[in-house]
Amino acid sequence: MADAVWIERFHGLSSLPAPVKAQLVAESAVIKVPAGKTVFGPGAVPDNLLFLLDGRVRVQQTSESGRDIVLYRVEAGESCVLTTACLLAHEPYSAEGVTETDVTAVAIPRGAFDRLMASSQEFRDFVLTAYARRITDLFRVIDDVAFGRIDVRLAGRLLSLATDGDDLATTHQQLATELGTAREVISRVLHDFQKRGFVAQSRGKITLLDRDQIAKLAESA
Amino acid sequence: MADAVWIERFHGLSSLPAPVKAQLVAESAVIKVPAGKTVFGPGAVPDNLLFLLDGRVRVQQTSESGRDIVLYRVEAGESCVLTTACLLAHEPYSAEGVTETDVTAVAIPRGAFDRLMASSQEFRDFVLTAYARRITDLFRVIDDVAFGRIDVRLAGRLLSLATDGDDLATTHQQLATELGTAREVISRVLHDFQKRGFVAQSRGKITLLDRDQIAKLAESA
DNA sequence: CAGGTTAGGTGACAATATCACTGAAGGTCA
DNA sequence: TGACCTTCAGTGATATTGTCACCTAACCTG
Repeated sequence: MADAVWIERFHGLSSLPAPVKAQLVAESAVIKVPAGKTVFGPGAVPDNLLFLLDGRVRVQQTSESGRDIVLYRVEAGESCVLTTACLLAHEPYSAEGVTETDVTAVAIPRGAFDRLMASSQEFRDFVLTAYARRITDLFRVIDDVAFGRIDVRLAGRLLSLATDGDDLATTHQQLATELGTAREVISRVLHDFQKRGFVAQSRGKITLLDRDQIAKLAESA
Repeated sequence: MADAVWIERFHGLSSLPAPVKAQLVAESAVIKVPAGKTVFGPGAVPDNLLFLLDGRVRVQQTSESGRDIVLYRVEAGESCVLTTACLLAHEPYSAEGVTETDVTAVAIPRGAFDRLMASSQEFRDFVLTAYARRITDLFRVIDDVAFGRIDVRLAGRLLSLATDGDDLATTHQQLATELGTAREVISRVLHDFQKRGFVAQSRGKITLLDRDQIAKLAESA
């Protein structure tokens, strides 16, 4: 049944011509992936375009020195276009995608993707818009990493990670990966946040105590 | 006459079906821009896809604090796809493109772009490949900024900027913009390079004295 | 050549990263 | 239960990079 309705989830796709819709649904497979799996990366190359129906995928990069940085997240209703472009172009690709939750996705094979690009203005717009969003994400990352203060960035990230409730199950190392910095730096900044009453900490858990103050700090870009 | 031959310049495009080629050439305009002009940016929004026939465009981003960083360069034979995607998607777009040399380009209007995307597998591949290249460029920038040492990055940039000859007409401030750092930092690193015999400096000019040593430093990623 | 403008140098200090540890919290299993 | 192990977090010392303030030198213009 997901087959029958998933198109409605995606902006633009619902206006596809009926025969195109039918063909697309016929050629696509709905797949499920548990949380914590690497869905693509150096070595694990999909040749499908993935559309997320449910869940979230974190895309991150590992440097030669072994340190990580989170590039962006793909949410339900979005697609993994960047990776796909790199794969189609046979460019060496150093990023990897990891499911953060259980994920349900539609996999569109290369051939169906091509036919859709050829036949549907709406599909082309959808794909290009998806590209644009990712690219602006990347521009933002570059700006933050090059010019942002680490305490400001951490404040912002804590807020965006704690969407349901004020508790956050994460380690200092994971937060360091979020921002592309070192664990010790996160430890020190969080210690400071704690002293200022912004957060409480216990092993593997951070509780936001004063979202207003944290938001205020995050704004002082 | 450029109209007649420019398609041959672009990988993939020469294999377009003849009628598509003819239409594309008919709808496109060859434009010339002198060096040093801002061809797009916040406020100056083109709605054409640009293909560079000759010259080079530098794409850079300005942060809120007023500091700049170079994101990538578009060379002859390449296209400005990223910007186009952002523009098509009406995303706020903070980067700007500046011609570094006199530039000759083909401007493809939105309508012709759409028709080409619909009709030609080769054109789609061309566009997606261009995307992939830019994206890997951006990934590289993120990696460098987040984890790279400034002396290593500067060494690499000096080499890639000094393509014809060992002389480089640039200021410390311009090099700082290349790497997204501060002028003082460049001054100090270059002073160190000078002491080590890597380069000679005079006002507005840097001469590479020992490319081997510079390359060796640049490799120590 | 006087005066203005831009490029570059430098000291002091702040912020962030790295290194080398330390201890603390939680799990496992005899 | 307690010994052991693994992961997580804290911290001092030091290196690198960024910021601020101010200075001097080179070039331009009239």
